[in-house]
Amino acid sequence: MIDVAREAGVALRTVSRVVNRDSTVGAELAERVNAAIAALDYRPDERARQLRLGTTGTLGAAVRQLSHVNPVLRAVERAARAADLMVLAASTDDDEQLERQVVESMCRRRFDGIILEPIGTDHGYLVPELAAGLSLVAVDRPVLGLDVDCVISDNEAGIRTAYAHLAAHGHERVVYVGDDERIYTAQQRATAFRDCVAGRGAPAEGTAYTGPIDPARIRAAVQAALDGPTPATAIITGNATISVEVLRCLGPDSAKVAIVGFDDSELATLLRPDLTVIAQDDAAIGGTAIDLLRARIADPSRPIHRVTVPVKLIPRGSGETAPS
Amino acid sequence: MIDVAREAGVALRTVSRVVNRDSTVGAELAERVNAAIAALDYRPDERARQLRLGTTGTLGAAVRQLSHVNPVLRAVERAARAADLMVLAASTDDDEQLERQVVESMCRRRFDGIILEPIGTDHGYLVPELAAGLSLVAVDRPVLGLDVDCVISDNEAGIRTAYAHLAAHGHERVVYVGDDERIYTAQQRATAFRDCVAGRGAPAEGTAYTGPIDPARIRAAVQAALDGPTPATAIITGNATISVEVLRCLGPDSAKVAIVGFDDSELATLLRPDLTVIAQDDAAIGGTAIDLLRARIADPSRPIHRVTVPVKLIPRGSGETAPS
DNA sequence: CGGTTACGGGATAACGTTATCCCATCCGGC
DNA sequence: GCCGGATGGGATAACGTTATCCCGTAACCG
Repeated sequence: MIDVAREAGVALRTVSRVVNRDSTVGAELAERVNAAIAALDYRPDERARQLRLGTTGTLGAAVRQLSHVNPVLRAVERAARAADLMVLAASTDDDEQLERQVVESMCRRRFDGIILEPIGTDHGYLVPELAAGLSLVAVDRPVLGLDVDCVISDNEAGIRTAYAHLAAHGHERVVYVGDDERIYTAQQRATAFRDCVAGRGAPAEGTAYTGPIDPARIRAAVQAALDGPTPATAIITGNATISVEVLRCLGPDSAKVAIVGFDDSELATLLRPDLTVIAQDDAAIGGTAIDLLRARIADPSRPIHRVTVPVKLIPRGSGETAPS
Repeated sequence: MIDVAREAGVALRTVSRVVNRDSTVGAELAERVNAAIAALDYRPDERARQLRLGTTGTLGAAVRQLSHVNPVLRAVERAARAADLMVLAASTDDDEQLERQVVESMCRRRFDGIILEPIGTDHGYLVPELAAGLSLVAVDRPVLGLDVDCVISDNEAGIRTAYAHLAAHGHERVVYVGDDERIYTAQQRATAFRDCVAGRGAPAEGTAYTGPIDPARIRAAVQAALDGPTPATAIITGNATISVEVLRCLGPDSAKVAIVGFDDSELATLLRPDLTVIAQDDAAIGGTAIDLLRARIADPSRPIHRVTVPVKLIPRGSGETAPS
């Protein structure tokens, strides 16, 4: 920077003014400085700038898997871009320890705020960070035990809607195939499903098949549901991956059972019949996540907001067949 | 840090020693310092550290879409983690200008290196960055016109293998449905396909349908290929998205035409028959990308390496049917 | 002609680290 | 009694920015 100032024959101060587009600098002088910058291949060091300024203009996104389809992350990026913030993302890989490493690393880098898809149940490591002024918004799941802004889908309403939809089409015996209930959303959805069944006066036990996403387990669950004395006529799945696995093991029989899948996905319209889904409002989730985060950065002492985003049933055929 | 030193009753220098796990510090003293760190909620500022050290321990990944399935990015993260490097990723959203913004932003942050999936043809903005010492590795496509390390799949061999595979199963009239040829990989694959057709002595024109990923265009291409006087009996697709679109518009007819898709994907085994694909070796691509990047960081003056990674045909049924 | 505004220079202090160059112990061993 | 290797203190200079405080010069306005 000193070299640039010398090259342009101006003061160091003026170079800084030009780089920061200060209005109190004349056009021709700015041009001279820019020429010097180009001539010397000067490129400002953001680290020093951030150190001096205190702020980074950067949001961190710690998500389960960067390289998987994640419409919420996409919406987050879009919203952040509109607010002229850079978002840098890293994967937590569904690993609690890795999540901690990633988040702490972002904290040391003094990111202005972090968007987190929390995993696991113990987020004690966040306490000192939050006390030190970390702005954090949880997405998809809350941070259990901690008062943190969060935005999650209305999982319960989604399951209720799906169940009512199937009931309205005459299905009496519906089963739920879902993810491991140690995962918050999976637990929410499974519980909501059991409540639906119990609400109709039917015994809830044995109707919700939950556990890890393992093809063999899911195949066993589907077979158990369909091969009993009173076989199920409809299935609600717990998320997009489960939907795929269920459809995979149903194969050509998939037309014989009604299916409503949680989470919309590209392949929902690839099948025959197309998959009826409970779709989350990804754009709303991502957008409000950024809104909440910016608001918290602006006013760290504001009250905690927990936003629930409605979901929507999209009928495409697989959920509108009558029981066979 | 000064406060921590005072609290622990040690010198500033010693706090730095403890934070950096310097071996010349006693165990009980380190414990005292750590207690002070905990008591005061001290957390080191990575920006200052990086400023002083010069290095960031961070790799940037500028990819087309963070939130889409990207096995290469996944492999990159894995390999970087093994090397104790943090990788922070951002989307370029298939937008040349956005790519530039993202990359320049990472440069200003002095990331140790950048992994880039380049878009477009004009990467002149990289020249001064490279001159200033940027370590860069291009993935999936080369940076045209610039001498930059890169690692790409053997697109040509992939297409040749697919074509030979179909020919071996008796297919004489094969068409290619691919992406916009302004995209490097799309151009490579389309050209390789035309060469295959010409190599058999058949007229190449009209056998390669390329253009943007637009359902209407793809539908038109498929219909044109199948409805002519000498209808095609086999289709090679240009990438995973195209495969989905082609299968979508073939619908139940998909069993009547042989298909080999470029890129493996989860849904390849969801269909009947399962999709035969040309699979890229994502782990190898990601791994060598990190290797190349680390080597370049270590020795910026080393010669440029351009690595081609072999692809593999995975027969699953859709590509092994005889012409009808 | 005095006063205000616009534009820019100059010097220096931060921001929070680490590194360097010493010095001061203490302790065991020859 | 002296040497040498651990272990730690103290002071200070960086790293590359921006901000502050003040001083110039012009030009412009009434």
